Amino acid sequence: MQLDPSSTADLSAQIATAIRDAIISGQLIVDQRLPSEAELSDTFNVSRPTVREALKRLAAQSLIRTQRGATGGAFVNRISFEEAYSQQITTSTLLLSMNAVSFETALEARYALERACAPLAATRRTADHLAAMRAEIHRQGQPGLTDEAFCASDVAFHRALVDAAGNPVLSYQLAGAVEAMQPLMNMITFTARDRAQIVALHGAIADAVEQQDAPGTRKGLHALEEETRNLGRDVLAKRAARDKTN
Amino acid sequence: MQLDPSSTADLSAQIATAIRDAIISGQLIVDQRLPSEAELSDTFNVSRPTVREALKRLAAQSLIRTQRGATGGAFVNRISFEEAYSQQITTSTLLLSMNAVSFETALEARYALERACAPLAATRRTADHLAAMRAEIHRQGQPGLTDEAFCASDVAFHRALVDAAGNPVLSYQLAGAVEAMQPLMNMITFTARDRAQIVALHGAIADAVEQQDAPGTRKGLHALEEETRNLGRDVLAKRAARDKTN
DNA sequence: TGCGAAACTAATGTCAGACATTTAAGCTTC
DNA sequence: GAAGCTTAAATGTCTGACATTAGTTTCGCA
Repeated sequence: MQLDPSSTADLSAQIATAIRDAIISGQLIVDQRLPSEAELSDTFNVSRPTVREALKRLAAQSLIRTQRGATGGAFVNRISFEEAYSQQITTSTLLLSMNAVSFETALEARYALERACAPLAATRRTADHLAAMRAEIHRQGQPGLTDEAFCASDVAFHRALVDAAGNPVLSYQLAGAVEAMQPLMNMITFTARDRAQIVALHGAIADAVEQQDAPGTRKGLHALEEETRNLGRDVLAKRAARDKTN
Repeated sequence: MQLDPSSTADLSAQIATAIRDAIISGQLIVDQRLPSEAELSDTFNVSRPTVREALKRLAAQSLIRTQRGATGGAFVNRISFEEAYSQQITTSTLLLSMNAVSFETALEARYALERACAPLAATRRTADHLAAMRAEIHRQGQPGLTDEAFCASDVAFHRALVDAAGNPVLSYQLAGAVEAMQPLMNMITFTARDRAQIVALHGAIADAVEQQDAPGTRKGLHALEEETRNLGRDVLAKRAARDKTN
């Protein structure tokens, strides 16, 4: 591991890159201990604070973890799916909000991906997945639920559907698409009629999954996408009209 | 922004979380300047190195950028799709390699997602996308190409297909699934016959996309998935046999 | 001899203060 | 008015120290 002396970037960034490359290339393997901060500062000819900044960068990406104490140090971290999920959700959410991605674009992406899970979900769903979906449907039908709670339950329903596909890679990739929609969905005010319609569509999807009916699941998702798109369109139209009068 | 005194976590981690929350919640908006390091260390009652470690954590996630000089400082960064792509690819690649995800699982996820793009790609593809796909197909047919270069070109072909869907959110989500497969694909040795078959399938897919034939595109991807799965299975079987004799 | 407590040690976590470097803005001079 | 100089404010880096944590070893006592 060595640095490029011609680079103008921060030393801590260069060091972080060097170590990251070593991890990616397999020179450093999972659970292996990195040299101590003092040793690293010797190796790279920089001070300990600089090394520490580099290590914090890597820790922020869950590439390493640190332990204090006599046998402590920095260790290459095995990135778990759980950690990767939450990182992905944060990034996706910010990506959408900061780049003013339209409701339509996000919706299209989300349902395109979700329909990709449909055949697998219909084939592999277990009783647990079905129970989770039914539980969320039940919750969504309860009166007095806030719009935010309704959206959160909607997300939980869809996550259960995705997880039913039984492919952790798929679940990981979709976590971002599904969860990042939530802030956009939260802009919508759901009437009782809207909710009833969505609950009915969720029910139809759950039925199709239970019967291992892949085309039916796809159709249900299509219908739900249409319904949601119309809701979003209405909200945007009303907002535009209001902005015009003001 | 305040810290929880009861927390046992690193101060720099707590500070990073506090600032991150402020960004996510919208208290800090894009391009807004954070207080200087000296001011932050006053606010949080910590030293400047500790503040700096916190800022480096945020910088590692592209949440902030820093500028030196008189009007410099840390600014809330607008996460671009480009940055998010590369982060996602790194995370996905490590996730797969560190968790020993099987070739079959990754392959299934990748093609399920890619087929989700097929209808959109067939509808919206531009001349540029078609040209990119054709160029990669041509490259794949050239003799003397290393297996690695062949895989890289394969990835480029699939990225062009995904981008043809014209949905940046979709492209972002799929970047991980497509690129993370490359290390797994690199384990395969492609015979001339294998390559010819793959090139033919790529050609069929490009034709279907050109003719805006969505079902044809899906079928082509299905065939390609089958072909790739068989190749992977062969490699694994041979490897298992070899390991047995040794 | 066995075991518990105390001391030791090596590592990360935090702090204080200093200097180096960069960059923009203001000032000065021609 | 424009070019160059000066200044100021910020980040980048270094040195050295102390605090805290958690294994490890050692010592003393029953």
